[in-house]
Amino acid sequence: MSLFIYNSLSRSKERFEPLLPGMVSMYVCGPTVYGHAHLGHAKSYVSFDIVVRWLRQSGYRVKYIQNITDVGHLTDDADEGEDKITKQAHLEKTDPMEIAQFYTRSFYEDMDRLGILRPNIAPAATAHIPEQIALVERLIKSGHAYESNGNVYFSVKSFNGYGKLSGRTDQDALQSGLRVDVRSDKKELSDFALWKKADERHLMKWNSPWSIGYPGWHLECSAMSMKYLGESLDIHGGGMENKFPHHDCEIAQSEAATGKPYVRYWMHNNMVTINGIKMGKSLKNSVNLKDLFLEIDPLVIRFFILQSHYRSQLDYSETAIRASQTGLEKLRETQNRVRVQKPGKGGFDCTPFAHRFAEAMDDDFNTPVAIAVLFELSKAINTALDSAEGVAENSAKEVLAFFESTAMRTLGLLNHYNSDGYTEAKESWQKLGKVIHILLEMRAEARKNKDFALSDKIRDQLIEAGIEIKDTKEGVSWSSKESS
RNA sequence: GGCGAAGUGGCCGAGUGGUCAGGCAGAGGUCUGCAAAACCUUGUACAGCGGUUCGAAUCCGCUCUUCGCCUCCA
Repeated sequence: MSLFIYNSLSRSKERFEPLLPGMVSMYVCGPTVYGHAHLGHAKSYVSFDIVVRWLRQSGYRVKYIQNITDVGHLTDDADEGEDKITKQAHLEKTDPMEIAQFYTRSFYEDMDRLGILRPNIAPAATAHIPEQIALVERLIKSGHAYESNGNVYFSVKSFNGYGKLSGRTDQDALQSGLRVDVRSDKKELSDFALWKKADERHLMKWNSPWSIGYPGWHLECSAMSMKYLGESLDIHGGGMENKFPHHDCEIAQSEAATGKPYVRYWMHNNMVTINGIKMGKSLKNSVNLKDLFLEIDPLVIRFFILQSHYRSQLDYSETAIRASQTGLEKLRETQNRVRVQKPGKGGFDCTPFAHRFAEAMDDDFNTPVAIAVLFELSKAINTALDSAEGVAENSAKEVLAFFESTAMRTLGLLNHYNSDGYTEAKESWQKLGKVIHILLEMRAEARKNKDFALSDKIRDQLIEAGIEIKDTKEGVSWSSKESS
């Protein structure tokens, strides 16, 4: 069995083979930190978290880079427009660095709650200005870029194949009907900025050979990905809306500089929509994660996202999220039930399920199908537990191991402790378990005496405390309800 | 206008030629002191019209509709 990844560049599924055996270099476009993260960020970073997790589960050593864009990109690519981070700094009456730091922390808070593993390196654009300048110099030297009035532009005509990712290869057609703005310093309209001269009011600016200014908005990803991963990377991911111009520009400037293929597998996740319309900050329809977490368990959101494919649009609605909540509940119940089961005699074979799970993940990370396999296993093991023979201890352990490797390690569901926090959490969990056990024994006693008033009171008050109990064939099971 | 996706049962959402996706919701049943859970049973789905084929949700053509990108965006 081998992994197939849909490569946006070739528009087809390709067998995945990293450049170096056993090692995967991976770069994903990170957020611009000028506001709290929304559901769209969640979809993107959950999607690539799955990629990283599955590659690691498959035995690869993955070096995962995700940048933080903390230099304000302009609101457009022309010579005018505002720097978004500076704009936010004005709004909040502080300076850009504080904005960037504040929203970076906010971003990781939210991503942590979604069970997203932190990248190995999270380089900030402002910390890599020298690398960006060096790349620009390299491009000027090789004739792919030109300086003009303190600005530096990439000459699109100098690079054969510009637009090959998005399919926008005919630059003359793109420009037809447009006239080169006489005030622009560009030679061609489709040329894009590598370095911009800053005006007086600009707060974030650096020295360079051309002017006191700031880097163009495509430059950081090329500079930082190549610094940490080399001139050819295995996987580059990002949102679909970044295919053009961002990723096409990245390809052009990187390949023009190195003469080597920049990225071997391009991956793009699709958008979150609300009522069929793309969610976006500028559209004012974005669902803030911090607000959503007040109502919904973050792992339910993760589950909701994974129930559709990363290349499909995901339409957000209250009812859809609630359906996911109930569904995830069901898987949790099953796992719990297997945990507390009374050993029986029947066997249970996980291997067909494990095969199908791996098959789904190997098929371009088809998480909806992988989750369907979990539900099918859930049904099968429940049926086995309901049967007269029950399930033998060994088999139950296998099922739990299966859940651990699939639902927990690969999909990051059913538990949101990271590896550091896990042991500690486990200990307090065990303590809680002992306390609940005492209460459950008291309740069992009451039930034996047909004192249902008392037994129901214990059950009701436990629910109020966030502990739900169920009388199953195997005895009483309990589970912690998320504070949703 | 150019480039690119997509239209699946009440809702969400997989599926690329022939056997079942899966979840949620609904209906009936089993179990249970009650509750919850679980299990069983239950659905004439594939935008429309043509075509290819022994056979199409799946391939081809046309039509309609929706969405993304072409300014920043996960």
